[in-house]
Amino acid sequence: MNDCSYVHTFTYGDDSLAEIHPEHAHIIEQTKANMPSDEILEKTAEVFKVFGDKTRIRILAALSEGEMCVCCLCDLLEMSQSAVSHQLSVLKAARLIKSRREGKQMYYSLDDAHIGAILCTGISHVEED
Amino acid sequence: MNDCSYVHTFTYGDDSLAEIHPEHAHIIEQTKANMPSDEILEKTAEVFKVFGDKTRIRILAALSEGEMCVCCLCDLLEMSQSAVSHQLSVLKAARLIKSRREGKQMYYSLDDAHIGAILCTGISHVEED
DNA sequence: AAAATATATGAACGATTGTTCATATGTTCA
DNA sequence: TGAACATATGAACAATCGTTCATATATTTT
Repeated sequence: MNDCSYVHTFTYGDDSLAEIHPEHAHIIEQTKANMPSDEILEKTAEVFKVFGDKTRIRILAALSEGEMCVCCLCDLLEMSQSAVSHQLSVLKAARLIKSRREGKQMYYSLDDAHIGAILCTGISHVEED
Repeated sequence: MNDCSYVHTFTYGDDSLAEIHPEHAHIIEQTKANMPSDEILEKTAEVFKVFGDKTRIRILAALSEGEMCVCCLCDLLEMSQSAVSHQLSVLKAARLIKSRREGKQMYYSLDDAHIGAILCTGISHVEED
């Protein structure tokens, strides 16, 4: 068991507890107050989950060069049309990409400037080793 | 089947193919040339995969306010010590956080400025709705 | 209208993941 | 040294995920 979790009960009358980590309670309360809501954090995790797959990252990296149709992506990634299309629908549902139709073809592109920025920072983090 | 993937064979003698999407081949080749290597993209996906979990995002959000010990995180997140510790080890293995020991306690903090930036941009993307 | 083309989608299956439970390791204090 | 405390870790199990295969939908062409 871990008594540290009871520090925030503010038992200042009891020296044996109060003296150990009197500042932890403040840190916990303050951090809790400054953090985004659980709902926001959950949605953020869902967004990153979509970034967290090699196929989808490759698609995003390709689209960051400009819009592209499904068949080009299949060719570029050397993957089946079905696999690519499934991942495109995941990316679209998460609003990381958007689409437009031109005749028989669908053209996909990054939804938003944030997407390129997140991708770019992630790549920079990996490259700096 | 999807003939679009054969456009880049440059069959300019065959009008029926060459006229459909003569520019696709260039787009594919140029995109391929500009994209980061598959190895970089795979590593990038692995990094985002680590961001893609609610518990880990909550830990990162907490640590972006400053370093914190394991017991404080357990209290803050209202989760078991084991669950938190397991996720801390995942975050550490991916070098998203670093640790230092002070007596019996381990203090964790964000590893790098990129981590806070990625988290922050992700949250911004979610909040702008 | 029928055939061809481009893309989307449901079912299924193996692979990966996050938690819990039990226990091990490392540090301090008496 | 032994007890208490703080954290780490292995095994296991349910749940989630990404691909393949088969098929459906939408658009254009003949």
